[in-house]
Amino acid sequence: MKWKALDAEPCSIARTLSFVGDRWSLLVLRDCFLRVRRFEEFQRRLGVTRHILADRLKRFVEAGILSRVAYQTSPERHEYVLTQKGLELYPVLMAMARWGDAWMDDGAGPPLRYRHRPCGHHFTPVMCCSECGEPLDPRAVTVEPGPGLGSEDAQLLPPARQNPAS
Amino acid sequence: MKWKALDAEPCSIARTLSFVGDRWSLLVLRDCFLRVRRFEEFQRRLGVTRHILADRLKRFVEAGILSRVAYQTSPERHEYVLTQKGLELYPVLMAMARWGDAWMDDGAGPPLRYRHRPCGHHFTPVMCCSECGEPLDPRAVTVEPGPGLGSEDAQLLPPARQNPAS
DNA sequence: TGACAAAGTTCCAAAAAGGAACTAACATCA
DNA sequence: TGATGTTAGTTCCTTTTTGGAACTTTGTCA
Repeated sequence: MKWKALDAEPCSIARTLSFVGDRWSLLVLRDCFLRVRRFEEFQRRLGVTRHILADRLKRFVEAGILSRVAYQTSPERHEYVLTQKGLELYPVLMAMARWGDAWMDDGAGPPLRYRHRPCGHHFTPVMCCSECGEPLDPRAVTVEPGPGLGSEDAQLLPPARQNPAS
Repeated sequence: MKWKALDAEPCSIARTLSFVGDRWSLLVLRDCFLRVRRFEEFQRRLGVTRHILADRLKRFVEAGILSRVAYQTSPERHEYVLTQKGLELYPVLMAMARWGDAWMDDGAGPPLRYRHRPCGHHFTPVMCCSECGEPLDPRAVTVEPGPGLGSEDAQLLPPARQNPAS
């Protein structure tokens, strides 16, 4: 399977990976959420090669994840800001931040802490059920075919039981 | 910045990406959550080249994300199962699945649906505040330096305001 | 005029991924 | 006994993607 084929897979994870399936894409998005907006600042902060950065920004703009807006004319300069589509990638980033805090700590504690302004507390992000609000345990979730799964793709489903956990 | 340097960054997202910062890693994990366990089955389902698959499985085992357990002797055969560390990557995958369902739908609807066994409903995963339980809006979250952020890394913080959103 | 800045682009070398065939260690079948 | 099959890899070579550094364009400022 090639890069290009990912967005045609009957799997929302694979389709999402067609945009964020490499480390630079996600680090660029991380910086977007930290309010970085300009080419030079992404480059300075990330240390990414300039043509890779240019490529990723272009792809994000084409995908509607970032929008490229002029902040001055003569010479024209643009900055990159998250669209709604981009903003909704926040849970992906927060899930990674949470896992890194839990499992990649070098002993110094978390590099960043997050405060939820509405309630005022430091928090950790928790993935919850939209219906009952309880935290999700992978062993308590059952996978079922959805309308977007072609009948010939049914082998993508879990083999024996219908339960997606270890 | 090279691959290897990622896990030394003072950023939990970057550290997490040192394991899941490529598409095959995440697709392998997706299949793990769908109860795929054996080399041949990963290979058949993913279409990934065999040596890439072997490499990713080895890295996951070394990282403690998967464990390699024998399921028969003579000849010895092993299968790969998620550890607790691996299971806790579930929110990352679910966040991607959710975003793909919302933004990469080809018109056919979601390929998979998820049912929360404790409450019995189909659901979507929602990232919530651990303290108040409310869904997280990126614009309502403030970032602060944590104990693991060296003073020389303070420039990683948001530039002007302390608010990580667009 | 010369230096500086932002946002890219170009060129070449190095690293990673794709593709296909090959290997090891057994089991089973004719 | 030899041929074939299965699982889990490994090896070799080609193609694609990155990394690194220099260069370009369009304009400002001193």
